[in-house]
Amino acid sequence: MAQGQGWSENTRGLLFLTDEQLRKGIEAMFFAYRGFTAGPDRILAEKSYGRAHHRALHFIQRSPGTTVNNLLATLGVTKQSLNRVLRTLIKDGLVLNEVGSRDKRQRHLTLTDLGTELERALSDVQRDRMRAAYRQAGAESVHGFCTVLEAMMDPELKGHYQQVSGGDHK
Amino acid sequence: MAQGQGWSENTRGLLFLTDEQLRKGIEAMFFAYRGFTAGPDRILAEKSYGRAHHRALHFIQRSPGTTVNNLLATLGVTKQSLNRVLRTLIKDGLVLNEVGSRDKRQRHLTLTDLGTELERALSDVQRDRMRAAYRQAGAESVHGFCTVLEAMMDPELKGHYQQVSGGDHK
DNA sequence: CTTGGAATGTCAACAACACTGACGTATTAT
DNA sequence: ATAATACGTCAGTGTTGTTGACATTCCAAG
Repeated sequence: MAQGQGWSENTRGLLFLTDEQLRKGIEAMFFAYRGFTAGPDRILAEKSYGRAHHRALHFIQRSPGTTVNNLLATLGVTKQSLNRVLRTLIKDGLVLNEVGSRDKRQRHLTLTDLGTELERALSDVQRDRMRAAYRQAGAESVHGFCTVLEAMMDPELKGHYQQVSGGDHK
Repeated sequence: MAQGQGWSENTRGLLFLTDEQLRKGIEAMFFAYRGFTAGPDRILAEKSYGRAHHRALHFIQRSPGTTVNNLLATLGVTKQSLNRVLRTLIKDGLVLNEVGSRDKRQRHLTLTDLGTELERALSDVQRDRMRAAYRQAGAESVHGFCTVLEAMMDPELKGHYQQVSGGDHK
């Protein structure tokens, strides 16, 4: 079913890409991102949270005990914007805010059980969607997908992107 | 450089994916989409337009003479939201709004020269970024990239996604 | 020909989420 | 002691999305 795209046919080895083909890639990103966020958005709307809350929960889950400044750099928003979101998450008991032991100016952020639960629910629907897409596309496509995505990131943002462990090749 | 991701190593043939690997894919989408929109955003900010204007220009360019209802379905927003954007684009002379000849209720939207110019500038930086990512990732990765993206779209949205012509396989 | 519905445009109000700028308060580093 | 860092907050603004209501124009069917 994934035929008719003309990628490999036109690009085998040479990688010659027309503007038209690149436009399709751009459009694919747009539509795919919509599908990608649709599931979590539905759950978030019920609890009157938004995407910003999801992102905060995700990255706190990823690195428990992270500081506000770390999160700020990762998310690429202003502290006022992050603080608005973080305040409600802390007030609602989803996120813990603990004064640092080494540096008491810092606040370490962790998910509570309730926060872990919501983050799990959100990432579950997103992982299901991604797993389905991966299955449909096949293993080789998955590798290519991630390679292109990584190449598309801003170089200075790549540092925030935690590489897959890849433990089996060292 | 694209090694160390553990995709093909773990998934060769079997496509077994851990939650952790799926999480990385989710994160990759987040960071890549940031990079993907960064270029246009800079240009748009100068002209005090936003992403919504870019999306409208893109899809009018893609199908010149499209109607408001078509655009509405493609973009997935309310008519009020689209109209606000469309109004400024028409007022600024980037978009033409012509009464339909067959059905006079419809308005056909096309880009003016000025609109074409801005759309070109916006898609240029985006295509440059995508071309660079493709070059870096290689031809096979490009195919996989598009296959996964397409599989990730909502089924009902896939109709709006214009397949690549693929003229060389018919 | 009248009536219903489709396509479009607009007004008002509201919410999420981003921004800037300014200010305050601990706490650490020099 | 003083400067810089980490964090929080207040106030204002802008873009983009939403609902709900209403008007206009035009096509189509009874």
